[in-house]
Amino acid sequence: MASKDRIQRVKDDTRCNILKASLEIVKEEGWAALSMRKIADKIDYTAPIIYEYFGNKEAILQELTRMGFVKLAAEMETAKNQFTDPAEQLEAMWLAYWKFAFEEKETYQVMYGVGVGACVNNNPCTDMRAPAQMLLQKIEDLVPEQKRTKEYIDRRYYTFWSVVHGLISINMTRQLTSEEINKQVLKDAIGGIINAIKN
Amino acid sequence: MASKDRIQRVKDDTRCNILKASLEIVKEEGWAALSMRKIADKIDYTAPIIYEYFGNKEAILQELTRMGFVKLAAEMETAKNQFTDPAEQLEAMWLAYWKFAFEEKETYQVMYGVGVGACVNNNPCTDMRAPAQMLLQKIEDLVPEQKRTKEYIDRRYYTFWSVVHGLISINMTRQLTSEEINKQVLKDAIGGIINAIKN
DNA sequence: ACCTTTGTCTAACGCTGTTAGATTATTTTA
DNA sequence: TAAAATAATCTAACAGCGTTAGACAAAGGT
Repeated sequence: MASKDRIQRVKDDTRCNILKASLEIVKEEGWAALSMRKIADKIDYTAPIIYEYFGNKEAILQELTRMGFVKLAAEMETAKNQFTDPAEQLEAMWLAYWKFAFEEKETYQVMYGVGVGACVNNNPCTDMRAPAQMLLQKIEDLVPEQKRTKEYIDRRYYTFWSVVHGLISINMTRQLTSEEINKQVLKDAIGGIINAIKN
Repeated sequence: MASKDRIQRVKDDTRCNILKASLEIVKEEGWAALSMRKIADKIDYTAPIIYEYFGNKEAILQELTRMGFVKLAAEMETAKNQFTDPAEQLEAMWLAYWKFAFEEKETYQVMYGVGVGACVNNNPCTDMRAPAQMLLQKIEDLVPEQKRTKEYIDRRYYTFWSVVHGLISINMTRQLTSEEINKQVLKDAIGGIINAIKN
């Protein structure tokens, strides 16, 4: 029966609609306002239906998180591919990370638990590791051979990540800070660390 | 009537007990588990009593946040006073900041909204600015006179803050990262930035 | 002793996530 | 096509949440 396929397609569709509706609500009213009943309203169902597609509310957040990491990895990939010089590639990847954080603000928030009481990354699947993996790889390309140990690369990665994520989360929770200072700090930090790595 | 004083003292006492009970609950079960009824249970009252002391739940978080900033500032002050060299003082202050973040983990979380859906800093009172003020002052002492503009100092401050806060919040939301790498990244970053400032 | 003020509690409202059971619609079988 | 089985969806409810209104009791002042 081909109808099985059609039914499955409809099911996938509402599953997707649940995720889409959730993200819409969050973008309009913030994470605190997201509720099962509101999601159900938006897809013209009642709340219990959602449990046919997701075990609980946390599972929805988890899936949005996973999708966020996939999208982030993709955007970092295309940013990387616009350059050939490894240093330029690394910088482009971090700038893409920065851009993603503000263009997909709510997604970034749940991915890294900034200003939202969730951050369900206790079971970090492969998708969630992809961005880190890409950055670690490119850093490895940049460090001189004699220093190329796992610990050294890790240390460099965490330094990058800390300053970028720190700046992002400071911007998200406090509204101050001029756009000017942000870009300056970001460029300075990325440039500085890349220089430190190469030597 | 001296009884007025006694009554006021008792009132202050339960106000303090509410805050203390809240922090206990949060330290035992996390921010998500904090509820008005649970607080009331712990101080042997019913929930509505709390509203005699705090306008709402958010006001409790706000007060805990304020107290956190006061304590942080105090610990940074004593750390600073153990040195005379400005560079050493600045480093000591950041290390005190780091220490505070993990010794008072839950307080830090609500102060900066890491992994908790609150972060009520839309009305930043004087107490909340104290730590930043101290750091900005010490950075100003360190930058050469010809560069001593507000923007430059701000930029340096945000660079510091980003890397330290970023490393802290990464540690709080993900459990990975060895203690070793943390200390290394922290020391590297602080030392590096201080050097950059002095020249 | 009365009246007023203050402290405290009970009961309720509307919201939340989640589950069980009934109900309707669809598909399969006879 | 009629009956039986399965799937889809809903209603109602539970326990918990923040918060408020109103009742009740204790204390104070007169």
